[in-house]
Amino acid sequence: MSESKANPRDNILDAAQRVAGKEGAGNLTLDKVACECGMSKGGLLYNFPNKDALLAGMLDRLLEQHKSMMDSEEKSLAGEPNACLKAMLGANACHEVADPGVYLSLLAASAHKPELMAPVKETLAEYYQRLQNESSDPDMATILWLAAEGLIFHAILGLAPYSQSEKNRLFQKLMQISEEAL
Amino acid sequence: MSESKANPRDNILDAAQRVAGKEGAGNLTLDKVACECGMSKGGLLYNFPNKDALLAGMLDRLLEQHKSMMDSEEKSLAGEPNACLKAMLGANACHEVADPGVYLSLLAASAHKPELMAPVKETLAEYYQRLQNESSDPDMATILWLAAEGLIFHAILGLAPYSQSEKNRLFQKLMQISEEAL
DNA sequence: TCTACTGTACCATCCAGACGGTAAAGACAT
DNA sequence: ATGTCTTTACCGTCTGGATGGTACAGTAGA
Repeated sequence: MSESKANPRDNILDAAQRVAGKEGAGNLTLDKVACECGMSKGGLLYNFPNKDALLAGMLDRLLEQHKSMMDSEEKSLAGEPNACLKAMLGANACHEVADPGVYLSLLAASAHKPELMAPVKETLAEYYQRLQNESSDPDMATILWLAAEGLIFHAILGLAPYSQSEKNRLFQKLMQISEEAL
Repeated sequence: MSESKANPRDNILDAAQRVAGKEGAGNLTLDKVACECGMSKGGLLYNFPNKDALLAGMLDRLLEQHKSMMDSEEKSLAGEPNACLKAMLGANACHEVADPGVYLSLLAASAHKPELMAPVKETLAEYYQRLQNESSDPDMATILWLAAEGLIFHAILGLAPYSQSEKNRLFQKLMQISEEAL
């Protein structure tokens, strides 16, 4: 009972991500999610009482994963200058490489009910504030962070005109500048 | 007969943008658009034969406006170095300021049917290519462009943790760097 | 047996799109 | 100028299908 069967919540969340990727973020339906994770609709609704809860759950997990990734990045950067910026860039890069679909929840939630995005907005505000307070050159730090965000959003919307390897190079370049130019 | 009554297509497109803003990009329905522009559903479908056509029309107008804005920016920048990058930044900034809702069509189309985004993707690819060919430091130019894109996407999703004036300052900063650092 | 969960059947609502109708503005022939 | 025909632009209704959500009966393990 240790292999391949995580807790049902995560199974469902994974399935929802897959559906969002395949059908388009706005066409995520309960039926499709239930089908995708080999569960009945009733079972799905037992775990998430309604669609809003499912979307909120997706966002919540995304935020949590992102946060823990940032924390570990930051720990390994110890007291380096601009550790905060570097950790944020690193978290964005890693997360995106691990599974490009994780960020689809942003699109799905925002399409369905923009209010659900409130926690995301809060988190972003925290990050931004830290960037302002802990960077030697806040404006430049903001710009580098925004560039990383741009990379992510291009990926979410399937608009990226550059290859995966070019994207990785750009992420590295961002890291590099955040050491050199600040 | 000269005032306030533009052609019906543009009226509808404007109404669709408003609806996307109010109800969320994924909740744009033909009924709501028809109601918003004071027209019946039948009338709407006379102008746009189906929903896909409406979304495509929104994207098309966005792309056209953006292109013409870039052209005029570029003309006024004559042969300056990195004119391409500066024009792109300028077009993004101006367009966003003029009406933050214009870009909502990206979200709406992408939620409803990602395939509709193909023309957007093409346009982006052209821009990116030009940036590579016509910039003295392509990587840096790309990063500045991505930062501008990040600003836009934050705005679309209502996630921006900075004020309008801070955003304007950031746009100016981008312009400035594109003169100095390249 | 109790708890935790599954699966089915069903309902009310919403929505895209089809369709038939209509009013007004020409076009054309007489 | 008059009557007929056509086109343009739009309206309002209807329908089939999808969708979110509920109710409930069933089941496996503790």
